[in-house]
Amino acid sequence: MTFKTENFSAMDEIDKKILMQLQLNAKQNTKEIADKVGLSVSPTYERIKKLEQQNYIKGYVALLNGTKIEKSIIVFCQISLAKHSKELMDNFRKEIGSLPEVMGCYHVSGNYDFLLKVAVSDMNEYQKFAVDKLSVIKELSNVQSSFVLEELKNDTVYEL
Amino acid sequence: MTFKTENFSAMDEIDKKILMQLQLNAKQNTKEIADKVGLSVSPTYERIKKLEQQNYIKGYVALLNGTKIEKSIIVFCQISLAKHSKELMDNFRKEIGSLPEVMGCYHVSGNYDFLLKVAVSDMNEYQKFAVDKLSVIKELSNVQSSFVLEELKNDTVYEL
DNA sequence: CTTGAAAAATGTCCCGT
DNA sequence: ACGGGACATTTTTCAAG
Repeated sequence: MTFKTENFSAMDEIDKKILMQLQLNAKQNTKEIADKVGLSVSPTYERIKKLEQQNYIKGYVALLNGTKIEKSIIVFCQISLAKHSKELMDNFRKEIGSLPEVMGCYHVSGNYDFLLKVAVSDMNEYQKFAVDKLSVIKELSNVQSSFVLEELKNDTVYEL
Repeated sequence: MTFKTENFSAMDEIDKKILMQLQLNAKQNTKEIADKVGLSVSPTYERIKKLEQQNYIKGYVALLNGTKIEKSIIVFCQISLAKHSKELMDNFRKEIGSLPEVMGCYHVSGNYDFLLKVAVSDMNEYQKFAVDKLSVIKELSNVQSSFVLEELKNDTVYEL
């Protein structure tokens, strides 16, 4: 009888380099990535497939220019709930998930409960969002909005 | 003499559908996208190239799983500056740009000046970030941290 | 716009080391 | 695991309706 081989294979430095390259530019072909990490095409290809299967990669997407597509207004909303029951949380989760204006939603510790990142095309749209979509959510006790004057950084790249 | 033809070609509904598909999954081939937007491959291909050239698309990237790569701690930092001179702002901009932990930085209106989204692997790393990297920035008058308990939504997809 | 074709580039997989 | 090479798919360009 032998011991089972561990199926748990941790990322090594080469995997990290591959992921970094894919984070920076997913349109690179396997050869380009292979050259940058110092391997040939085959092992690079296999590693990428493995990283995908192991769910290191959520997906491959195109990032759009907010300015070009008329989503120049970004607002952060600090939201406080009146109650904190599980049903309320689940309901809030569901409501937020269905709002396309909401690009980020975080349950946070501190002086308020949720932080929302909202992207809209103009003030009129924001007003409609705040009045018709946000404020209709039950048990919402307080909303404080901060308008973004300038986006200095908006990165999808994690340090590895 | 004739009037010049406008080189300004606005996006139509098909372009929006294409961009939406690319936002959702950039790994789709042209045929798949063509089917979804109701065109054949050739014009779909041409439209994508045109949208890229016209800078509608910032880039194509792989999105990683924060949990799988040991970046489970997300913190939002509300930062107030003591002064608001142009030099100070420019310096702050530069400093922030060089910090890989900072995934988002927004100059905002309201009770504080900047909102930072920071991703780190553990509390020790956060402490090092806060003490060695953030607090050393001159003229920083106040930092208030909100730790993310749960990420309900983190989307790169703009509504179109 | 559509269809279809063709060449070039890439992705994908098998095999020998 | 890696590297090379063969094969499949896709990208990219083009012509004709």
